[in-house]
Amino acid sequence: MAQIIRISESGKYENQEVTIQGWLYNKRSSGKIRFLLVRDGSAIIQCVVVKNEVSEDVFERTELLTQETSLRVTGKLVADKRAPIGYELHVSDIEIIQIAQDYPITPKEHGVDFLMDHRHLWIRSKRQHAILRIRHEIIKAAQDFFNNRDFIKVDSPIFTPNAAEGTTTLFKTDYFGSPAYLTQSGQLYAEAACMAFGRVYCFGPTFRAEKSKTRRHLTEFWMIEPEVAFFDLQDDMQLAEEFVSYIVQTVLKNRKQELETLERDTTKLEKVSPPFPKIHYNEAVEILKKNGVEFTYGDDFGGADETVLSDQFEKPVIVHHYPAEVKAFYMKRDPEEPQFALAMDMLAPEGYGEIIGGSQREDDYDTLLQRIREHNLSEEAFKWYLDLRKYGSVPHSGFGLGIERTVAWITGVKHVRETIPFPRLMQRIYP
RNA sequence: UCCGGCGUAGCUCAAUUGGCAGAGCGGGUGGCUGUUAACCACUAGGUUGUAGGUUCGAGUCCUACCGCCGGAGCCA
Repeated sequence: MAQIIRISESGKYENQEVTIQGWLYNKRSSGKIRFLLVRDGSAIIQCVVVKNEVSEDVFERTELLTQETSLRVTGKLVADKRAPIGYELHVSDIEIIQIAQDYPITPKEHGVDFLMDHRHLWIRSKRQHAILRIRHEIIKAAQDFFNNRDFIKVDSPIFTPNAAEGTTTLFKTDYFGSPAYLTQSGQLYAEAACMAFGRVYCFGPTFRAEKSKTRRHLTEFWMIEPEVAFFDLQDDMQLAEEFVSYIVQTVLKNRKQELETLERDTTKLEKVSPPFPKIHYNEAVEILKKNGVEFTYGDDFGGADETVLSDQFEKPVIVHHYPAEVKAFYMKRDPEEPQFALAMDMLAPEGYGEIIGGSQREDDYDTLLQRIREHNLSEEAFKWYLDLRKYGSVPHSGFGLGIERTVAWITGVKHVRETIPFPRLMQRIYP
Protein backbone atom coordinates (compact mmCIF):
# COMPACT_ATOMS: atom_id res chain seq x y z
CA MET A 1 0.00 0.00 0.00
CA ALA A 2 1.24 3.46 -0.91
CA GLN A 3 1.11 6.53 1.29
CA ILE A 4 -2.40 7.25 2.56
CA ILE A 5 -3.57 10.78 1.76
CA ARG A 6 -6.67 12.91 2.04
CA ILE A 7 -8.22 13.73 -1.32
CA SER A 8 -8.12 17.44 -0.53
CA GLU A 9 -4.30 17.36 -0.53
CA SER A 10 -4.04 15.68 -3.94
CA GLY A 11 -2.08 18.62 -5.38
CA LYS A 12 0.91 17.76 -3.23
CA TYR A 13 1.21 14.27 -4.66
CA GLU A 14 0.99 14.76 -8.43
CA ASN A 15 2.35 11.77 -10.37
CA GLN A 16 2.87 9.80 -7.17
CA GLU A 17 1.38 6.48 -6.14
CA VAL A 18 -1.03 7.09 -3.23
CA THR A 19 -3.85 5.36 -1.37
CA ILE A 20 -7.24 6.94 -0.69
CA GLN A 21 -9.58 5.58 1.98
CA GLY A 22 -13.23 6.38 1.63
CA TRP A 23 -16.61 5.52 0.25
CA LEU A 24 -17.96 5.07 -3.26
CA TYR A 25 -20.05 8.12 -4.14
CA ASN A 26 -21.05 7.03 -7.62
CA LYS A 27 -19.86 4.78 -10.43
CA ARG A 28 -19.99 4.98 -14.20
CA SER A 29 -18.94 2.31 -16.61
CA SER A 30 -18.10 2.24 -20.27
CA GLY A 31 -17.20 -1.37 -20.79
CA LYS A 32 -13.47 -1.73 -20.46
CA ILE A 33 -13.05 1.58 -18.62
CA ARG A 34 -14.76 2.40 -15.33
CA PHE A 35 -15.04 5.59 -13.38
CA LEU A 36 -15.35 5.49 -9.61
CA LEU A 37 -16.26 8.64 -7.73
CA VAL A 38 -14.71 8.21 -4.30
CA ARG A 39 -15.28 10.53 -1.37
CA ASP A 40 -13.23 10.54 1.83
CA GLY A 41 -14.90 13.41 3.68
CA SER A 42 -12.42 15.99 2.44
CA ALA A 43 -13.41 15.94 -1.23
CA ILE A 44 -14.51 13.70 -4.10
CA ILE A 45 -12.06 12.34 -6.68
CA GLN A 46 -12.69 10.39 -9.86
CA CYS A 47 -10.75 7.13 -9.99
CA VAL A 48 -10.22 5.63 -13.43
CA VAL A 49 -9.97 1.86 -13.81
CA VAL A 50 -8.83 0.68 -17.24
CA LYS A 51 -9.24 -3.02 -17.97
CA ASN A 52 -5.87 -3.73 -19.50
CA GLU A 53 -3.98 -1.61 -16.97
CA VAL A 54 -5.02 -3.57 -13.88
CA SER A 55 -5.21 -7.25 -13.00
CA GLU A 56 -8.33 -9.11 -14.03
CA ASP A 57 -9.09 -9.55 -10.34
CA VAL A 58 -9.07 -5.82 -9.60
CA PHE A 59 -11.19 -5.02 -12.65
CA GLU A 60 -13.79 -7.59 -11.67
CA ARG A 61 -13.87 -6.14 -8.16
CA THR A 62 -15.26 -2.87 -9.54
CA GLU A 63 -18.42 -4.84 -10.41
CA LEU A 64 -19.06 -5.38 -6.70
CA LEU A 65 -18.84 -1.74 -5.78
CA THR A 66 -22.19 -0.29 -4.82
CA GLN A 67 -22.97 3.21 -3.66
CA GLU A 68 -21.35 3.97 -0.24
CA THR A 69 -19.24 0.81 -0.22
CA SER A 70 -16.17 1.53 1.92
CA LEU A 71 -12.87 0.93 0.22
CA ARG A 72 -9.20 1.75 -0.23
CA VAL A 73 -8.06 2.71 -3.69
CA THR A 74 -4.41 2.86 -4.70
CA GLY A 75 -3.14 4.49 -7.85
CA LYS A 76 -1.24 7.32 -9.46
CA LEU A 77 -2.47 10.89 -9.03
CA VAL A 78 -2.48 12.71 -12.36
CA ALA A 79 -3.58 16.21 -13.28
CA ASP A 80 -6.58 16.30 -15.59
CA LYS A 81 -8.39 19.39 -16.78
CA ARG A 82 -11.66 17.48 -17.07
CA ALA A 83 -11.71 16.71 -13.35
CA PRO A 84 -13.59 19.10 -11.03
CA ILE A 85 -10.76 19.10 -8.47
CA GLY A 86 -8.07 19.05 -11.16
CA TYR A 87 -6.83 15.54 -10.39
CA GLU A 88 -7.77 11.95 -11.09
CA LEU A 89 -6.49 8.72 -9.67
CA HIS A 90 -5.35 6.08 -12.18
CA VAL A 91 -6.14 2.96 -10.24
CA SER A 92 -3.76 0.06 -9.73
CA ASP A 93 -5.46 -1.65 -6.80
CA ILE A 94 -8.78 -1.69 -4.94
CA GLU A 95 -9.42 -3.07 -1.47
CA ILE A 96 -13.06 -3.48 -0.48
CA ILE A 97 -13.73 -2.96 3.22
CA GLN A 98 -17.50 -3.42 3.35
CA ILE A 99 -20.04 -3.68 0.58
CA ALA A 100 -23.03 -1.40 1.15
CA GLN A 101 -26.38 -2.97 0.27
CA ASP A 102 -29.22 -0.83 -1.09
CA TYR A 103 -28.06 2.59 0.07
CA PRO A 104 -31.33 4.53 0.27
CA ILE A 105 -30.24 7.93 -1.01
CA THR A 106 -29.77 7.44 -4.72
CA PRO A 107 -28.40 10.05 -7.14
CA LYS A 108 -31.78 11.57 -7.86
CA GLU A 109 -34.30 13.87 -6.24
CA HIS A 110 -35.88 12.91 -2.94
CA GLY A 111 -38.62 14.34 -0.77
CA VAL A 112 -38.08 16.25 2.47
CA ASP A 113 -39.62 13.64 4.75
CA PHE A 114 -37.58 10.81 3.27
CA LEU A 115 -34.36 12.79 3.52
CA MET A 116 -35.10 13.86 7.09
CA ASP A 117 -35.73 10.22 8.04
CA HIS A 118 -32.30 9.47 6.61
CA ARG A 119 -30.52 12.51 8.00
CA HIS A 120 -27.74 10.27 9.36
CA LEU A 121 -26.94 9.33 5.75
CA TRP A 122 -28.05 12.55 4.07
CA ILE A 123 -25.13 14.43 5.63
CA ARG A 124 -22.85 12.44 3.30
CA SER A 125 -24.35 14.19 0.27
CA LYS A 126 -22.53 17.04 -1.46
CA ARG A 127 -24.97 19.79 -0.65
CA GLN A 128 -25.35 18.89 3.04
CA HIS A 129 -21.61 18.49 3.24
CA ALA A 130 -21.13 22.04 1.95
CA ILE A 131 -23.69 23.48 4.38
CA LEU A 132 -22.16 21.77 7.40
CA ARG A 133 -18.65 22.83 6.42
CA ILE A 134 -19.85 26.43 6.28
CA ARG A 135 -21.53 25.97 9.65
CA HIS A 136 -18.19 24.84 11.00
CA GLU A 137 -16.50 27.89 9.49
CA ILE A 138 -19.10 30.25 10.97
CA ILE A 139 -18.68 28.77 14.45
CA LYS A 140 -14.91 28.92 14.16
CA ALA A 141 -14.95 32.51 12.93
CA ALA A 142 -17.37 33.53 15.69
CA GLN A 143 -15.16 32.11 18.40
CA ASP A 144 -11.98 33.49 16.80
CA PHE A 145 -13.54 36.95 16.70
CA PHE A 146 -14.08 37.00 20.45
CA ASN A 147 -10.90 35.13 21.33
CA ASN A 148 -8.88 37.70 19.36
CA ARG A 149 -10.50 40.47 21.42
CA ASP A 150 -9.57 39.04 24.79
CA PHE A 151 -12.96 37.54 25.60
CA ILE A 152 -13.09 34.53 27.92
CA LYS A 153 -15.42 31.69 27.00
CA VAL A 154 -17.53 30.88 30.05
CA ASP A 155 -20.26 28.41 29.24
CA SER A 156 -23.66 28.51 30.85
CA PRO A 157 -25.52 25.50 32.25
CA ILE A 158 -28.07 23.59 30.20
CA PHE A 159 -30.21 22.63 33.22
CA THR A 160 -31.76 25.58 34.95
CA PRO A 161 -33.73 25.48 38.18
CA ASN A 162 -36.43 28.00 37.40
CA ALA A 163 -38.68 29.06 34.65
CA ALA A 164 -37.48 32.55 33.88
CA GLU A 165 -40.42 33.75 31.84
CA GLY A 166 -43.32 31.37 32.13
CA THR A 167 -43.21 27.65 31.60
CA THR A 168 -44.98 27.34 28.26
CA THR A 169 -41.90 27.55 26.10
CA LEU A 170 -39.59 25.58 28.36
CA PHE A 171 -38.82 21.88 28.25
CA LYS A 172 -39.38 20.46 31.69
CA THR A 173 -37.28 17.59 32.98
CA ASP A 174 -37.13 15.61 36.17
CA TYR A 175 -34.03 16.47 38.14
CA PHE A 176 -33.82 13.92 40.97
CA GLY A 177 -37.42 14.50 41.85
CA SER A 178 -37.45 18.26 41.36
CA PRO A 179 -38.38 20.06 38.18
CA ALA A 180 -35.59 21.46 36.06
CA TYR A 181 -35.78 23.17 32.71
CA LEU A 182 -33.61 23.17 29.62
CA THR A 183 -32.07 26.57 29.10
CA GLN A 184 -33.54 29.09 26.68
CA SER A 185 -30.49 31.32 26.83
CA GLY A 186 -27.15 31.48 28.56
CA GLN A 187 -27.41 35.21 29.04
CA LEU A 188 -28.14 35.53 32.74
CA TYR A 189 -25.15 33.36 33.59
CA ALA A 190 -23.03 35.20 31.03
CA GLU A 191 -23.86 38.39 32.94
CA ALA A 192 -22.48 36.86 36.11
CA ALA A 193 -19.35 35.75 34.25
CA CYS A 194 -19.06 39.21 32.73
CA MET A 195 -18.75 40.74 36.20
CA ALA A 196 -15.91 38.29 36.83
CA PHE A 197 -13.97 38.65 33.57
CA GLY A 198 -15.16 41.86 31.96
CA ARG A 199 -15.59 40.34 28.51
CA VAL A 200 -17.07 36.91 28.09
CA TYR A 201 -19.07 34.80 25.70
CA CYS A 202 -20.89 31.54 25.97
CA PHE A 203 -21.75 29.12 23.21
CA GLY A 204 -24.15 26.25 23.45
CA PRO A 205 -27.51 24.76 22.62
CA THR A 206 -30.73 26.42 23.72
CA PHE A 207 -34.19 24.92 23.85
CA ARG A 208 -37.62 26.29 23.14
CA ALA A 209 -40.78 24.25 23.39
CA GLU A 210 -42.63 26.55 21.03
CA LYS A 211 -45.01 24.93 18.60
CA SER A 212 -43.55 26.92 15.76
CA LYS A 213 -43.68 25.33 12.34
CA THR A 214 -41.77 27.74 10.16
CA ARG A 215 -38.57 27.65 8.17
CA ARG A 216 -36.88 29.77 10.85
CA HIS A 217 -37.62 27.67 13.94
CA LEU A 218 -36.00 24.72 15.66
CA THR A 219 -36.76 23.47 19.16
CA GLU A 220 -33.04 23.05 19.77
CA PHE A 221 -30.66 25.62 18.36
CA TRP A 222 -27.22 27.01 19.09
CA MET A 223 -26.48 30.50 20.30
CA ILE A 224 -23.29 32.42 20.85
CA GLU A 225 -23.73 35.16 23.42
CA PRO A 226 -21.16 37.82 24.29
CA GLU A 227 -21.58 40.00 27.37
CA VAL A 228 -19.36 43.03 28.06
CA ALA A 229 -18.96 45.18 31.15
CA PHE A 230 -18.97 48.97 30.76
CA PHE A 231 -20.75 48.62 27.40
CA ASP A 232 -23.81 50.63 26.45
CA LEU A 233 -26.29 49.97 23.65
CA GLN A 234 -24.20 51.88 21.09
CA ASP A 235 -21.11 49.81 21.95
CA ASP A 236 -23.23 46.68 21.73
CA MET A 237 -24.53 47.49 18.24
CA GLN A 238 -21.03 48.29 17.03
CA LEU A 239 -19.70 45.00 18.37
CA ALA A 240 -22.56 43.16 16.67
CA GLU A 241 -21.96 44.68 13.25
CA GLU A 242 -18.22 44.07 13.41
CA PHE A 243 -18.87 40.52 14.56
CA VAL A 244 -21.30 39.64 11.78
CA SER A 245 -19.12 41.30 9.15
CA TYR A 246 -16.12 39.29 10.30
CA ILE A 247 -18.06 36.03 10.08
CA VAL A 248 -19.40 36.76 6.59
CA GLN A 249 -16.03 37.87 5.22
CA THR A 250 -14.25 34.86 6.72
CA VAL A 251 -16.72 32.46 5.11
CA LEU A 252 -16.37 34.23 1.75
CA LYS A 253 -12.61 33.89 2.00
CA ASN A 254 -12.34 30.31 3.24
CA ARG A 255 -15.41 28.55 1.84
CA LYS A 256 -15.63 29.73 -1.72
CA GLN A 257 -15.98 26.24 -3.10
CA GLU A 258 -18.79 25.31 -0.73
CA LEU A 259 -20.69 28.50 -1.61
CA GLU A 260 -20.30 27.58 -5.28
CA THR A 261 -21.64 24.08 -4.62
CA LEU A 262 -24.69 25.72 -3.05
CA GLU A 263 -24.95 28.16 -5.98
CA ARG A 264 -25.04 31.03 -3.50
CA ASP A 265 -25.06 34.47 -5.09
CA THR A 266 -22.35 36.14 -3.01
CA THR A 267 -22.63 39.68 -4.37
CA LYS A 268 -24.85 40.74 -1.46
CA LEU A 269 -22.63 39.03 1.10
CA GLU A 270 -19.59 40.88 -0.21
CA LYS A 271 -21.17 44.17 0.80
CA VAL A 272 -21.52 43.14 4.44
CA SER A 273 -19.16 45.49 6.32
CA PRO A 274 -19.60 48.09 9.07
CA PRO A 275 -21.48 50.28 9.56
CA PHE A 276 -24.89 48.65 9.23
CA PRO A 277 -28.03 50.76 8.96
CA LYS A 278 -29.46 51.39 12.44
CA ILE A 279 -33.04 52.52 12.82
CA HIS A 280 -35.18 53.46 15.79
CA TYR A 281 -38.37 51.46 16.33
CA ASN A 282 -40.35 54.56 15.30
CA GLU A 283 -38.48 54.71 11.97
CA ALA A 284 -39.14 51.02 11.42
CA VAL A 285 -42.87 51.56 11.95
CA GLU A 286 -42.75 54.45 9.45
CA ILE A 287 -41.12 52.17 6.88
CA LEU A 288 -43.84 49.56 7.39
CA LYS A 289 -46.56 52.18 6.97
CA LYS A 290 -44.90 53.55 3.84
CA ASN A 291 -44.99 50.02 2.43
CA GLY A 292 -48.65 49.61 3.16
CA VAL A 293 -48.24 47.15 6.01
CA GLU A 294 -51.04 47.07 8.56
CA PHE A 295 -49.30 47.37 11.89
CA THR A 296 -50.32 48.29 15.42
CA TYR A 297 -47.89 50.73 17.00
CA GLY A 298 -46.35 49.19 20.08
CA ASP A 299 -46.38 45.59 18.85
CA ASP A 300 -43.34 43.50 18.13
CA PHE A 301 -42.60 42.77 14.48
CA GLY A 302 -43.81 39.52 12.90
CA GLY A 303 -41.94 37.51 10.31
CA ALA A 304 -43.53 39.31 7.37
CA ASP A 305 -42.80 42.72 8.94
CA GLU A 306 -39.15 41.77 9.38
CA THR A 307 -38.90 40.83 5.72
CA VAL A 308 -40.33 44.20 4.63
CA LEU A 309 -37.81 45.98 6.86
CA SER A 310 -34.79 43.97 5.77
CA ASP A 311 -35.75 44.33 2.10
CA GLN A 312 -35.08 48.09 2.40
CA PHE A 313 -31.38 47.50 2.92
CA GLU A 314 -28.55 45.55 1.30
CA LYS A 315 -26.82 44.88 4.60
CA PRO A 316 -28.28 43.48 7.79
CA VAL A 317 -30.30 46.18 9.54
CA ILE A 318 -30.33 46.89 13.26
CA VAL A 319 -33.60 48.01 14.83
CA HIS A 320 -33.22 49.55 18.29
CA HIS A 321 -35.38 51.11 21.02
CA TYR A 322 -38.24 48.64 21.02
CA PRO A 323 -41.24 49.40 23.23
CA ALA A 324 -40.23 48.19 26.67
CA GLU A 325 -43.50 46.33 27.10
CA VAL A 326 -42.78 43.77 24.39
CA LYS A 327 -39.24 43.16 25.62
CA ALA A 328 -37.72 41.23 28.48
CA PHE A 329 -37.65 42.33 32.12
CA TYR A 330 -33.87 42.62 32.34
CA MET A 331 -33.51 45.22 29.58
CA LYS A 332 -32.65 48.71 30.70
CA ARG A 333 -35.00 51.48 29.63
CA ASP A 334 -33.77 54.61 27.94
CA PRO A 335 -33.77 57.34 30.64
CA GLU A 336 -34.67 59.94 28.00
CA GLU A 337 -37.62 58.02 26.55
CA PRO A 338 -38.52 55.41 29.19
CA GLN A 339 -41.23 53.81 27.10
CA PHE A 340 -38.40 52.28 25.03
CA ALA A 341 -35.96 49.57 26.03
CA LEU A 342 -32.28 49.87 25.18
CA ALA A 343 -32.74 46.83 23.01
CA MET A 344 -31.65 45.95 19.51
CA ASP A 345 -32.37 43.23 16.97
CA MET A 346 -30.36 42.57 13.87
CA LEU A 347 -32.38 41.41 10.87
CA ALA A 348 -30.60 39.47 8.15
CA PRO A 349 -31.24 40.46 4.53
CA GLU A 350 -33.26 38.38 2.06
CA GLY A 351 -35.98 37.48 4.53
CA TYR A 352 -33.88 35.35 6.88
CA GLY A 353 -35.26 37.13 9.91
CA GLU A 354 -33.79 38.05 13.26
CA ILE A 355 -30.28 36.71 13.72
CA ILE A 356 -29.28 38.80 16.74
CA GLY A 357 -31.19 40.02 19.76
CA GLY A 358 -29.42 42.10 22.35
CA SER A 359 -29.69 44.89 24.86
CA GLN A 360 -28.13 46.99 27.54
CA ARG A 361 -29.09 45.32 30.83
CA GLU A 362 -30.79 46.91 33.78
CA ASP A 363 -27.97 47.57 36.24
CA ASP A 364 -29.90 49.22 39.10
CA TYR A 365 -30.89 46.90 41.92
CA ASP A 366 -34.18 48.54 42.85
CA THR A 367 -35.34 48.95 39.27
CA LEU A 368 -34.55 45.34 38.42
CA LEU A 369 -36.34 44.11 41.53
CA GLN A 370 -39.36 46.14 40.51
CA ARG A 371 -39.34 44.63 37.02
CA ILE A 372 -39.11 41.13 38.44
CA ARG A 373 -42.16 41.85 40.56
CA GLU A 374 -44.03 43.41 37.64
CA HIS A 375 -43.46 40.27 35.60
CA ASN A 376 -44.61 38.03 38.47
CA LEU A 377 -41.26 36.29 38.58
CA SER A 378 -39.84 34.62 41.66
CA GLU A 379 -37.61 36.94 43.67
CA GLU A 380 -36.07 33.90 45.32
CA ALA A 381 -35.10 32.41 41.95
CA PHE A 382 -33.44 35.62 40.85
CA LYS A 383 -31.65 36.32 44.11
CA TRP A 384 -28.30 35.46 42.59
CA TYR A 385 -29.06 37.58 39.53
CA LEU A 386 -29.98 40.53 41.75
CA ASP A 387 -26.70 40.05 43.65
CA LEU A 388 -24.90 41.16 40.48
CA ARG A 389 -26.52 44.59 40.95
CA LYS A 390 -25.58 44.64 44.61
CA TYR A 391 -21.88 43.97 44.46
CA GLY A 392 -20.24 46.40 42.08
CA SER A 393 -22.93 46.84 39.44
CA VAL A 394 -21.79 48.43 36.17
CA PRO A 395 -23.49 49.25 32.89
CA HIS A 396 -23.21 46.21 30.65
CA SER A 397 -24.59 44.91 27.40
CA GLY A 398 -24.62 41.82 25.27
CA PHE A 399 -26.41 39.96 22.56
CA GLY A 400 -27.10 36.48 21.24
CA LEU A 401 -26.53 35.29 17.70
CA GLY A 402 -28.53 32.31 16.47
CA ILE A 403 -26.16 30.03 14.59
CA GLU A 404 -28.71 28.23 12.42
CA ARG A 405 -30.38 31.35 11.06
CA THR A 406 -26.95 32.79 10.36
CA VAL A 407 -25.96 29.62 8.49
CA ALA A 408 -29.23 29.69 6.55
CA TRP A 409 -28.64 33.29 5.50
CA ILE A 410 -24.99 32.89 4.52
CA THR A 411 -25.53 29.62 2.66
CA GLY A 412 -28.79 30.76 1.09
CA VAL A 413 -30.55 27.64 2.38
CA LYS A 414 -34.29 28.16 2.73
CA HIS A 415 -35.00 26.14 5.88
CA VAL A 416 -32.99 25.96 9.11
CA ARG A 417 -33.49 22.19 9.29
CA GLU A 418 -30.58 21.80 6.86
CA THR A 419 -28.24 24.05 8.83
CA ILE A 420 -27.70 21.78 11.85
CA PRO A 421 -26.45 18.19 11.68
CA PHE A 422 -29.46 16.63 13.42
CA PRO A 423 -32.35 19.10 13.57
CA ARG A 424 -34.92 18.96 16.34
CA LEU A 425 -38.30 20.19 15.21
CA MET A 426 -41.74 20.17 16.74
CA GLN A 427 -42.66 17.11 14.67
CA ARG A 428 -39.30 15.37 14.61
CA ILE A 429 -36.84 13.93 17.08
CA TYR A 430 -35.50 11.13 14.83
CA PRO A 431 -32.82 10.22 13.94
C1' U B 1 -54.31 25.17 17.99
C1' C B 2 -56.13 27.26 13.07
C1' C B 3 -56.01 27.56 7.46
C1' G B 4 -54.38 25.19 2.94
C1' G B 5 -51.98 21.07 0.27
C1' C B 6 -50.26 16.09 -0.22
C1' G B 7 -50.15 10.50 0.76
C1' U B 8 -49.68 5.26 -5.75
C1' A B 9 -43.17 0.26 -6.58
C1' G B 10 -37.14 1.11 -2.23
C1' C B 11 -37.15 6.63 -4.15
C1' U B 12 -39.35 10.82 -7.42
C1' C B 13 -43.75 11.03 -9.83
C1' A B 14 -47.90 9.81 -13.78
C1' A B 15 -52.76 7.45 -14.34
C1' U B 16 -58.21 11.66 -19.13
C1' U B 17 -65.23 11.79 -17.17
C1' G B 18 -65.21 6.79 -11.72
C1' G B 19 -63.52 1.90 -16.38
C1' C B 20 -56.83 -3.06 -17.83
C1' A B 21 -51.96 0.63 -12.00
C1' G B 22 -47.43 3.04 -15.48
C1' A B 23 -42.51 5.66 -16.25
C1' G B 24 -37.70 7.33 -14.65
C1' C B 25 -34.01 6.46 -10.86
C1' G B 26 -32.15 2.54 -7.73
C1' G B 27 -31.65 -3.38 -7.84
C1' G B 28 -30.58 -7.76 -11.30
C1' U B 29 -28.73 -9.56 -16.36
C1' G B 30 -26.16 -8.25 -20.89
C1' G B 31 -23.46 -4.39 -24.05
C1' C B 32 -20.06 -0.17 -24.53
C1' U B 33 -12.06 2.38 -23.64
C1' G B 34 -13.50 9.22 -21.30
C1' U B 35 -18.03 8.85 -18.40
C1' U B 36 -19.90 13.64 -15.60
C1' A B 37 -27.20 12.34 -11.78
C1' A B 38 -23.35 8.56 -18.43
C1' C B 39 -25.86 5.78 -22.14
C1' C B 40 -28.47 1.33 -24.73
C1' A B 41 -31.33 -3.44 -24.27
C1' C B 42 -33.83 -6.89 -21.20
C1' U B 43 -35.76 -7.99 -16.24
C1' A B 44 -37.85 -8.35 -11.17
C1' G B 45 -40.55 -5.06 -8.10
C1' G B 46 -47.82 -2.91 -5.91
C1' U B 47 -52.75 -4.55 0.51
C1' U B 48 -52.70 2.94 -4.14
C1' G B 49 -51.50 5.74 4.34
C1' U B 50 -55.56 3.21 7.74
C1' A B 51 -60.82 2.13 8.64
C1' G B 52 -65.57 2.55 6.79
C1' G B 53 -69.20 4.24 2.95
C1' U B 54 -71.42 5.34 -2.20
C1' U B 55 -71.23 2.50 -6.94
C1' C B 56 -72.08 -2.77 -11.71
C1' G B 57 -67.08 -0.86 -10.97
C1' A B 58 -62.94 3.51 -6.56
C1' G B 59 -55.93 5.37 -6.97
C1' U B 60 -59.95 8.81 -8.43
C1' C B 61 -66.13 10.46 -4.99
C1' C B 62 -67.85 10.87 0.61
C1' U B 63 -66.71 10.41 6.21
C1' A B 64 -63.30 9.66 10.17
C1' C B 65 -58.45 8.86 11.69
C1' C B 66 -52.98 8.77 10.99
C1' G B 67 -48.57 10.88 8.80
C1' C B 68 -46.00 14.68 6.22
C1' C B 69 -45.40 19.60 3.81
C1' G B 70 -46.35 25.05 3.57
C1' G B 71 -48.18 29.15 6.26
C1' A B 72 -50.39 31.63 10.54
C1' G B 73 -50.56 31.99 15.65
C1' C B 74 -46.71 31.46 19.12
C1' C B 75 -41.55 32.96 19.50
C1' A B 76 -35.46 37.66 25.43
